[in-house]
Amino acid sequence: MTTTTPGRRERLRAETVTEIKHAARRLLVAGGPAAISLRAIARDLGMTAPALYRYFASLDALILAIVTDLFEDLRAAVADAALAHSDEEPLVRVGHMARAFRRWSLDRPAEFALMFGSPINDAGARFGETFFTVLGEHYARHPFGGEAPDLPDPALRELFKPYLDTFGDRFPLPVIYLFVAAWTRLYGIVAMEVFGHLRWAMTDVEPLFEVELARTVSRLAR
Amino acid sequence: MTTTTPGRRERLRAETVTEIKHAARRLLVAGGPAAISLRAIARDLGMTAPALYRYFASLDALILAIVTDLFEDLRAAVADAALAHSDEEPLVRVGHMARAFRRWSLDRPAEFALMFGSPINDAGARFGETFFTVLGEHYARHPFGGEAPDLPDPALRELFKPYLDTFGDRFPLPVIYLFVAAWTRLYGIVAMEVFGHLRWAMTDVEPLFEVELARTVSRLAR
DNA sequence: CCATTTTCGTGAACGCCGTTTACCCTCGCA
DNA sequence: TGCGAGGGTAAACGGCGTTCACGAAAATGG
Repeated sequence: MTTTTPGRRERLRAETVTEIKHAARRLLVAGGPAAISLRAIARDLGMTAPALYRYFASLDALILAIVTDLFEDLRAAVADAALAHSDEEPLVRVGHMARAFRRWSLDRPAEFALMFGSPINDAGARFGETFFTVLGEHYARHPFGGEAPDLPDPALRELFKPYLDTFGDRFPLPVIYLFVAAWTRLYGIVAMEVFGHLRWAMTDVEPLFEVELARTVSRLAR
Repeated sequence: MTTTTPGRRERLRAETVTEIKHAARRLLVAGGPAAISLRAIARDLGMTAPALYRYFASLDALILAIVTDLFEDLRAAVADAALAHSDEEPLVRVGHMARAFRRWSLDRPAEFALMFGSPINDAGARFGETFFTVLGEHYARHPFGGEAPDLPDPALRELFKPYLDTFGDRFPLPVIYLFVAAWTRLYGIVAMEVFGHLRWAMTDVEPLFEVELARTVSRLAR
């Protein structure tokens, strides 16, 4: 006497989809991005590989879905860090968000490699949104008084056209510039640490990270 | 009447090795890191796949060899940039080297992804050596007078143990710190540009790169 | 100069992989 | 109650890395 709620079929389908994704993430963690295979997932779920095509159009489509989920995970982790310090100054909160980004990435090197190690995703924008929200609070309290980089305003407007088209001009252009610059620094140090590209030089990247973070955040405060 | 010079066999063998590598690089450029396959290489060379095992122990060994070659290519490109401006101030030359790194990487996105997009190589050290040489000239003329980051000297010495073990203490520890920090910034902005992770924000990364480079180099000058 | 050993290649095979196709069973619904 | 759609299977194709047995050809040395 199964309850014939409208959408029971859809519920089972959604459960199978998440099971597939979970199996894929297990494979990802265990063996890196290249270890994700439809046949291995099917084995995990007690199915055959062609059955997965009822849920995803191809392996690439599945991986794209996983990358999207991972960006949402990361965004949530960073947003949680902001929420956990909601009584602090906005720029202090940004620091905690950056640390959350680093921690999340170090704990998930395989996922990080899948997300950032190759040219796929456009989900980076949605991720930046999280930082923009907190930065907005700072500039609402302390209007931007710094100086622009050595670029005239029209050139900057042309330069940031993709950003302006998506987010509008919520911030002064120099602020966007500073944010992107800060984001590249944060990415650089975290990616090099996650990929082990600094092990030839240092044992622990955290002190470097903290000093650079402090410098970068203070630059945002101008 | 083939000249039986000692090492004729070795010469043919070396030629085959470079042919294999060249075919692999063609596949890499055409289809990315995942497109490198022994069977495709063998087809290109008019051989069968098992024959390649006379030259490389496995596909991974071949890829490792290619990565090593690529780092040497990159190192040479950067060293050339330094040589082409040998009459300039050392820190100006470092700027040209950084631009050469960016240009080389943007022109070879597939190679860049293979080298830096996943945790393999230890060749980064040899690559950093190139920068150290030019930096050494600067600090020979202008002894370091800046301030250390907020870390006591013993802690820094412990932190940079891997570097010290390989390169010795040619530079004051704060200089090493500044170099690694500069390297993470350079890597961050170039990697994000190569991987397209900034396209959601800006059309052209070069202005950002130039401003950040100027700031980073001036920091090295303290 | 001939015999021997080393080197370099092939072809077949194994077990992976993504993907397509034809088919079948079993729900959910009219 | 009948039926159509959804969700599964088995078989097959081509591609992959890798191993193995085997043969030809070239270098070696007595």
